[in-house]
Amino acid sequence: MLSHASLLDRSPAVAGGTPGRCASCGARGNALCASVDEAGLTALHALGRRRILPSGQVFNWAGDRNNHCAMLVDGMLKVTASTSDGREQIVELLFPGDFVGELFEEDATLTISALCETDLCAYPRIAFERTLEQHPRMERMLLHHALAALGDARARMLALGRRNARERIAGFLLDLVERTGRPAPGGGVRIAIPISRGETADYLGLTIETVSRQLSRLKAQGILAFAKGDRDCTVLREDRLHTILNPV
Amino acid sequence: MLSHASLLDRSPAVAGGTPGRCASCGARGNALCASVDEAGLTALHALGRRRILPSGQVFNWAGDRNNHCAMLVDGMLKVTASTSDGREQIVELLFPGDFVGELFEEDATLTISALCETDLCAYPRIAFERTLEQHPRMERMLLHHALAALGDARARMLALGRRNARERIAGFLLDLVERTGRPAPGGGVRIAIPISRGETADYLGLTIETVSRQLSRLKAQGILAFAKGDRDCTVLREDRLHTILNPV
DNA sequence: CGTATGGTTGAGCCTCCTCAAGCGCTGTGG
DNA sequence: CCACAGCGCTTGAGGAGGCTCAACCATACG
Repeated sequence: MLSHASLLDRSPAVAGGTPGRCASCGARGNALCASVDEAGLTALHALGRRRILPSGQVFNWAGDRNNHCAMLVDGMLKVTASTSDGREQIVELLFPGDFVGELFEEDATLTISALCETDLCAYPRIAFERTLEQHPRMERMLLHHALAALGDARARMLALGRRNARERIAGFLLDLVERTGRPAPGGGVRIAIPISRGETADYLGLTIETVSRQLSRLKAQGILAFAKGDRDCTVLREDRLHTILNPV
Repeated sequence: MLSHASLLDRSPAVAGGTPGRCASCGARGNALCASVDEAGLTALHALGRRRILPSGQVFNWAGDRNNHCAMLVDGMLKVTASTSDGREQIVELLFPGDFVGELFEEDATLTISALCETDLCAYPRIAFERTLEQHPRMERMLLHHALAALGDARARMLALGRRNARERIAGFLLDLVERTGRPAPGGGVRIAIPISRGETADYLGLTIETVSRQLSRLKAQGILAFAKGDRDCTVLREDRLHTILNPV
């Protein structure tokens, strides 16, 4: 699953061509890097270090100095905000090709950690920002990324502020269908819930128990099918998920 | 309060100097425009139309074509997301100097409306985006703006997903103190809640009644003082608001 | 085999929502 | 000038949705 980059690939950039590590990078196609010209890619390559983060390990703690950012090559990260007494809210989920980190901030306000073994291309934050200044096309891509993330965050604010548990679960499942759904053999759509019940709860602003109960209820109603405790499931009635999410 | 710009200021840009309308613009100091060079400002000026939005009027409806964006010169806007059955969530409040609109989107997903008489400098969206491409410094400013908005949105997601009513109110009041607080004559900090109870509820993901009750409770506890139904109030015990927001 | 982890399910409770009534202010029309 | 409607806000009573606490099950792992 993970690509076979060494932990510290320092192969020198090849002048005039796509640098070796980048050429073989799994994220080359859909990442920020995709629309960067050769010069920009070479500059990035000189800065970047390939790094593998074991499952559960954190990339950066809220409150620590914000020294690094990265491109996510393979795996998954969660970005969490916390209250002082330890309540957690997953503020974003990161997938291959996504930008990782908080730019232009001295100290990190969010904790970023790996949901599974995760492969990323890490840069010193300051140097990355300087490179950005010299490559307007990269800056433009990042602007697009930031605006997309902002749109996402706003949709989630609506869910967290105004939707009940059932609607949040329906919306979450529909997001998964849209992002990773594949037709199931016997009809319906197969999806894999990429995170645990607890993480789903932290993502949707609910508790583990409520998430579990709502999923069970969807199963009892024949809308969703899954083996007990399983993250692989198939959506049998996508239409009914839509009517749950959009009532009246 | 509002500046006296005509509804349609089409005075031609002055080559080599700050265009007349911009020079006298109240937002010139802290807006996107502030860090744009002469050439960029001239380009923007050629595009912009000064426009006054009466209180309550909408700048753009969710679902409509997304033809315009703007710089907020004076007044206040709210940006709302809605469910299909009419529940509303205020997703952002906009103040003078803020950028208004959704870039790079064919159709608007959010409704933007005026909370009071509001003065803005509106641009055709596509033309604005093209101008952006030619002025990397503007693009950089917008990136900063977008990242700041994203940071805000994430803090609000934590509040909406994980904080109770009392904590949300405390956080809201502390935000106002930080943004607009002025020392009160008899001690404490004077603030003006800039929106109605109903809008506060839509902003915090609560109901009008809960907002009202929580404010009354803070008053009864001597933390906050205000006349019945009044939006002007003084925070008597800022420290206690902090301990409400950050328990344990 | 015992423990740990993740998930499900149940019982009871609490916070916040819903519904309703009432207050004070403003603006309007008779 | 007063009556009245409308709006924003407050306050109360009751109910429901989701949280808390707890028990239990299945699987993985040492």
